[in-house]
Amino acid sequence: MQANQSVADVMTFREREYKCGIDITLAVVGGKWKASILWHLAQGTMRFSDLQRQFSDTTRKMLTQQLRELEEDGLVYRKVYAQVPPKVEYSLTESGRSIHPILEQMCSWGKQFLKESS
Amino acid sequence: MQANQSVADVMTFREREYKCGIDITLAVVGGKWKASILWHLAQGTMRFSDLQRQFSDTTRKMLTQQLRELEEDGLVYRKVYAQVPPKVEYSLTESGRSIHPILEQMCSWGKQFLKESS
DNA sequence: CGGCATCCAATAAGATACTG
DNA sequence: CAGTATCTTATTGGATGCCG
Repeated sequence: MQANQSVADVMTFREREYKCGIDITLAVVGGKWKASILWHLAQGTMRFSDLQRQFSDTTRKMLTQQLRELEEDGLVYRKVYAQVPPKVEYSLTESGRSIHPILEQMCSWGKQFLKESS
Repeated sequence: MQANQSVADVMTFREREYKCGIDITLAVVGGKWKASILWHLAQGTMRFSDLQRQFSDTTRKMLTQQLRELEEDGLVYRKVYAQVPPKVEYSLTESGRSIHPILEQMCSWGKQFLKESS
């Protein structure tokens, strides 16, 4: 891999510039809850209220916000049922599923790291 | 307080609690420059000034700060030469090297993601 | 039920200047 | 050369309340 000298291949994503794919990945899943959301959604489609239960220590607002961004970035699919009371289901898109291997590794690395550093 | 099933294995790192290894990993490499620093250091030992050149768009302060945290977390080794002018070399520890595969995947996922989402 | 708007608190990051 | 100190700004996260 070539140690690219700075400005050569700058990438633009969401109106910001990134010099490396790593930073893009972090921009997508680096939010406080995003990685965990993707992790949980890997189990299958969930309603908003399901997610709320899983993430009982966050607020509706935060969950909504993070889900919106994940949706905008195309990792999560949001299906709204036109009914009262509302029903909204979230699921992973192809892109959302494609990051799962990385999350898996991050999960085990984190645990291992913690074990060794104590 | 409802004991959700997940409360069982809460992990503590740097006085914060994490429910998942993913979040620990993000706590370690999620800083704005940390992942990139680790990525560059994988090329070999570097002096502070080398890193400054690589990260010409950040400040000394930020670089120092991020390096300090990486050092505290045991990912980076800092060797100070007792001389004037000062000479400080940074290199990856075993732990720092162990995260490389993840960074690699993050790098290629990020690029791929960008390609597909445009 | 699911979500938005507003306001506020906590961090993270950056500018700038000084130092051994 | 490789920092530190201080101050300011930007970005995130959170509390709370209203709405269709």
